Amino acid sequence: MISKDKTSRTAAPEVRRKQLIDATVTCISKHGISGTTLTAVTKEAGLSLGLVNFHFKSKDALLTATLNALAEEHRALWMTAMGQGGLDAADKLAAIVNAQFHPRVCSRKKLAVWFAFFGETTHRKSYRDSTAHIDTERQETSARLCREISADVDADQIAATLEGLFDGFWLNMLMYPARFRRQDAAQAVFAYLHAQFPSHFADRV
Amino acid sequence: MISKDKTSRTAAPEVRRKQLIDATVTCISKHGISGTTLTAVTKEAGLSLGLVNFHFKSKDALLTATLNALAEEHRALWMTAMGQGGLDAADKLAAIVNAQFHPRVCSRKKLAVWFAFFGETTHRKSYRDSTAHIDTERQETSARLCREISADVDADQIAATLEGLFDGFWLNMLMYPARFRRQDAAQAVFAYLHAQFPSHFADRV
Amino acid sequence: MISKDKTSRTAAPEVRRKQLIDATVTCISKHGISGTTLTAVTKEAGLSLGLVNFHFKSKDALLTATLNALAEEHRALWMTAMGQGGLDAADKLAAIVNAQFHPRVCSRKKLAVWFAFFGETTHRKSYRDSTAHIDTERQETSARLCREISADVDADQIAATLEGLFDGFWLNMLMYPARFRRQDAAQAVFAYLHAQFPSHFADRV
Amino acid sequence: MISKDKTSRTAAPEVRRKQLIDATVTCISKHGISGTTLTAVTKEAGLSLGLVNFHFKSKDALLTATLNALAEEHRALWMTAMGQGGLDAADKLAAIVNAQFHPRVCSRKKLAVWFAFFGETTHRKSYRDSTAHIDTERQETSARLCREISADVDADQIAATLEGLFDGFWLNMLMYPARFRRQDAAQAVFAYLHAQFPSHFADRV
DNA sequence: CATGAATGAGTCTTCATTCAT
DNA sequence: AATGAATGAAGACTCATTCAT
Repeated sequence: MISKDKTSRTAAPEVRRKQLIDATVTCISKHGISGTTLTAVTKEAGLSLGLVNFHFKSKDALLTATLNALAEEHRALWMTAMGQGGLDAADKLAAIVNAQFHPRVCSRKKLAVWFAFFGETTHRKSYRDSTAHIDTERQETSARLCREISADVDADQIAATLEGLFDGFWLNMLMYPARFRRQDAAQAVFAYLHAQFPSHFADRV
Repeated sequence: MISKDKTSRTAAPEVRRKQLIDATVTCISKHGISGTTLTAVTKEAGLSLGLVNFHFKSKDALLTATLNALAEEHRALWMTAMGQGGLDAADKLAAIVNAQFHPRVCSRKKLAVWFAFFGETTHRKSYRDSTAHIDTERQETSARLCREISADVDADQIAATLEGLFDGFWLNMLMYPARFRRQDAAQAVFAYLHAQFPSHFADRV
Repeated sequence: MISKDKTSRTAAPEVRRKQLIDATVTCISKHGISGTTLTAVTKEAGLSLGLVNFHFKSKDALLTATLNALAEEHRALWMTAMGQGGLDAADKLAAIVNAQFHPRVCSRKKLAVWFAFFGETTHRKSYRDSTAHIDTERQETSARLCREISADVDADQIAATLEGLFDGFWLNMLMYPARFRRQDAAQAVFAYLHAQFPSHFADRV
Repeated sequence: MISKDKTSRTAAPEVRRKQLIDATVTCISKHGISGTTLTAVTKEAGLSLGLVNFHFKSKDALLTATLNALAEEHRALWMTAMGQGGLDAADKLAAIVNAQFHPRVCSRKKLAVWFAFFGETTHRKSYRDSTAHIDTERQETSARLCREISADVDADQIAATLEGLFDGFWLNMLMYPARFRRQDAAQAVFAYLHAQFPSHFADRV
């Protein structure tokens, strides 16, 4: 896409950084991480090649910033939804589930980028750092909510299982979109939760 | 005496192909797909650079062959386990679950390779072809077994959920091995199955 | 004023392209087409290796551009000479002959390059495209001029024979420079023309 | 019992050499010299790769042998035709001309190979050696025959012009077969000779 | 003699990074 | 801040040559 303020030759650093990160997301979703060249990113952003190394220290820094932006966007989504007033624990847990499958986070484009990064995670520890604490925070929050809902469950196992379902459905939605759709995935998660908490989540199944 | 062992200058094509595929698995697990250079693979295998393009048409062919080998190894594992005599439907479903978390398939090394390929799947349709029919076959088998166990369940949803759990636990085992261990993952899956089929899987939880 | 001379780090694209084409001509004349590596070309040009694929899409594009440059240089030579004012048909035909053996076009260096390309022409149709229409144009022009000089000749055969003489003398000048010199070749061609048009070309024999 | 036919695992060296040279001619005509790999040659010949370096010292030796075979075939053709009894000087000269455009020597396939070698001649002196003395011999023979036919001509210029016509028509026949055909080329050469020797070659024009 | 797997130097091409303008 | 030409290291791939069988 072409820069919206094409008239200004200079722009605020934050604006440029966001432009570049958005272009990076698009490029990764189309061509993968190794296929994402700085030339391609800057062309996508409608900017000049040299800008990348001006606003980011290196290509690696751009990729890390992109992953961080993605992770933060996701975190903000469920944190905000959970922070609404008047929600009980089950509602809050449901908010986390729904955020997981929210179109803004769970589009094919975004999923492609997520798994592109996951594929590099093993040998790029820095990528893991971007997601680890956010994942941990969400898992612990889920476990706490489970405990609030009912004291008679293995909250840790449920929270871990939720994490598994989130990522597993994401992957299957990415690879087999015809068989795995957002609605079905969310419904399957609520079916699981309803089985664990028979007096909750009935209306969401 | 002249032997045909690995010290011989020439070897059967199948032997060399396996050597190269094994080295590729090791390289991908260590450095990712883009970091897996032919130089690195051949060095890992103790062979010369030119040999790859002799036994495989291209680097891409090597990668595809590697993914196929991985997929076939996995398929053979659960097919064999399921094919044992005297198993009822629940036993067979359990065999699939256990195969999913079997050390040979579910080592950190193998998981790293799986997700390296998944990360490229979006823009390399050929990779998806290698796994799609195997995944479908497993999911349909699971659904059939669920129907055999009980007619009163949403077998398709359970099978889909199982697929989600398999992949999701795999990813979390890869990224957070301290929090997600093979035993726990299998147990969590059986807990899920026990909730769906209360008169089965009790002893596996 | 901004100087675009060779000492500047960056130069106008056309300047660089010409530099690279000139270096290519030199390399081909010295080492043939298959011996003309990009490393050799860029070293000859005093530029860095990567620059070729920046200014040309590929090595093949560089070679095609080189052939086109050669063909165009040749065409411009006889077109210009023929376009001088006050020339009759025989003078114009003589201009074509003289251009064919002009030092700028007919040096050993250039001839070596021409025949290097001719040697590849059979299996590289694109090379033929570069020369075909120029050759045709020259042959048809010659035929037309022959008809203007005299109506009593087989103008097409003469034009075809001229083409044969041009190329044949070129090849022999390249291979046996001691026996075939520019002056002798031109003179032999004029002797042929004088035999066909007895009342013309007498002073050039 | 050891037989010499193609089914035998071993064959006389001369047979193998000829097989390889023929295959080389075919490969060069199809793919040029740089595209003629030993793998391609041996596949074309239906032989194994290792044989080349057994029967020829190197690829270069194979190419030189191929050029020599071509040159010798050509030489034998006009020498034989010229050696027929009862021929006068003009007949002998005509025999040289006809040999030059004989289908066995002047096929598109052979022409492609000739010019492939000519293209490399500049920087591979060894190739020139293969043709130089044969070309010289033919040119001197032509000159001698011209002198026998008539004392009133510039025999050296005519012989040189003939050489030019031979090579020039060859090249144009290779590049523009539609415009330059064997019959027309031979006829044009005889037209030239008839112009030089008005009382000869009239019936060949 | 014959085979074809193995070797590794050489080539084209890509691309992150630099830097003069 | 911004530009984009220039650089050169690194990687995939080719292929003449070798050599164990």
